[in-house]
Amino acid sequence: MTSNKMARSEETRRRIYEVALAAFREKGFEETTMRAIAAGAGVATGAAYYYYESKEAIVMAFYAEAWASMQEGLGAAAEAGKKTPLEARLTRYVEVKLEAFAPNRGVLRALLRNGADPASPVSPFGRETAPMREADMVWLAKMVADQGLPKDLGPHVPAVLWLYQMGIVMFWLIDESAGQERTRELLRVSAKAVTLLLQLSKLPLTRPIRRTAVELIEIVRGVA
Amino acid sequence: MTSNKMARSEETRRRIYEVALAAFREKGFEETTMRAIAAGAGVATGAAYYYYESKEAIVMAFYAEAWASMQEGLGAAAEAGKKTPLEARLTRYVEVKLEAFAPNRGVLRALLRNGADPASPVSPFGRETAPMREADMVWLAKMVADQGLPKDLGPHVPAVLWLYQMGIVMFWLIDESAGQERTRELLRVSAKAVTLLLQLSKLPLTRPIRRTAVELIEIVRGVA
DNA sequence: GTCTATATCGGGATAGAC
DNA sequence: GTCTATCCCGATATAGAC
Repeated sequence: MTSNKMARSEETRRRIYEVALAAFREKGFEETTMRAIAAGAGVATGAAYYYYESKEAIVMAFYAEAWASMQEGLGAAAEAGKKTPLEARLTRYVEVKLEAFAPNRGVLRALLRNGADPASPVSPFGRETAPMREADMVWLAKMVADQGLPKDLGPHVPAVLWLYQMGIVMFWLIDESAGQERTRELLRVSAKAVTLLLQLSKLPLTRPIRRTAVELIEIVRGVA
Repeated sequence: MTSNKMARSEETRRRIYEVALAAFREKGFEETTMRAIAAGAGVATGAAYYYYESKEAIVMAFYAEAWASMQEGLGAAAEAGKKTPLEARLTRYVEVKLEAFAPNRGVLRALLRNGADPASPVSPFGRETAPMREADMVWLAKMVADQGLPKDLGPHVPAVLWLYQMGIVMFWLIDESAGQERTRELLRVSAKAVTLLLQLSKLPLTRPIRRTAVELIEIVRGVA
């Protein structure tokens, strides 16, 4: 009985979710009303709010689901054989993310509105998304584990790479070029630049500038 | 008479403006209602809309005022005598901004929420704020005009510096350290790093990496 | 030109009955 | 767990006072 009830409840939740995503895709986030979502799912407005405390929470649910679905791909990218260069692994990592998000790119744009405010629960920098962020960084740490990075910079690299990939994703969200062609270009060039900088950071010659970079990173991370 | 009327009209406009800013500071932008603003200013809701066609318009008025108040200081910082090192000029430029914003840091924090979305009128990256952004870049262009920067990088430097100073301002907004001490630290170290990188970019040795940097900049700027 | 008062609309969100 | 009824908000519109 309990499982029956739960199953029916989950089914209602799912129906609301599917209707909402379809509507977001078709008419956009702003233009889709909770009334229309509820009506489309065959429930009252209040019922929709029973399952999702806000319209943005539905988008957040999609974000979490997409994130879960991409873990396998992220792991494969991060832990690709040692013969795969870091640049290729990093590029693949970001591609996996974009591919998982792609069907609902327009939907995710709704999250941009609160994207910069760490106080917002739905911000990629916010409290609610912390577990996903940390899991991301575990993959990224594995990705660079074999790179022999300097002791001072090494511990910060996963966080820096996380910020890097988040930057690419945000760029992709606002990228209006056909098929987001510019984002591919940006990913190609920037992945090369990032891996080059990481290699350069290992040279004794670059130690002074590396120390400045580490200092900057530590100031910035101290706030977050 | 006309001046009398205008004076009274301006006084009402001003009262609405002040009440709105105080409310934004205290309760945030979203949570402040036009009804409350009007009531606080002792006018009917319609009167508030008579002076400001939307809640965002009040924010735009605030931007315009803050922007105007800092122009003199920005110009002085940017065009300081040639004996003033670039690092000092850049630092001073950002300090002028922070000092001008300081009394309304709370207001800007309330707006940070919408800051990341270029589609939002109140976003520093949006269409509505373009004139101010471009004026900023004119100052920054003057600041580096005498630096003999490479031909390929030079034209992009004002935009890069604009993004840099915007980053510092945003960091300052979310900086909870006492007196925003961390921001001062960040400004000190980052201004040194930025100017160092600009000097390095003039060395023939750095040409290959500079070309990659220019390529990245051009991809990113192409979207905006 | 500067407002007041009031009505209206659509949309997000909530309270409380069932 | 679900629905009905309701609230509040931003925004617009209107009629008219001063």
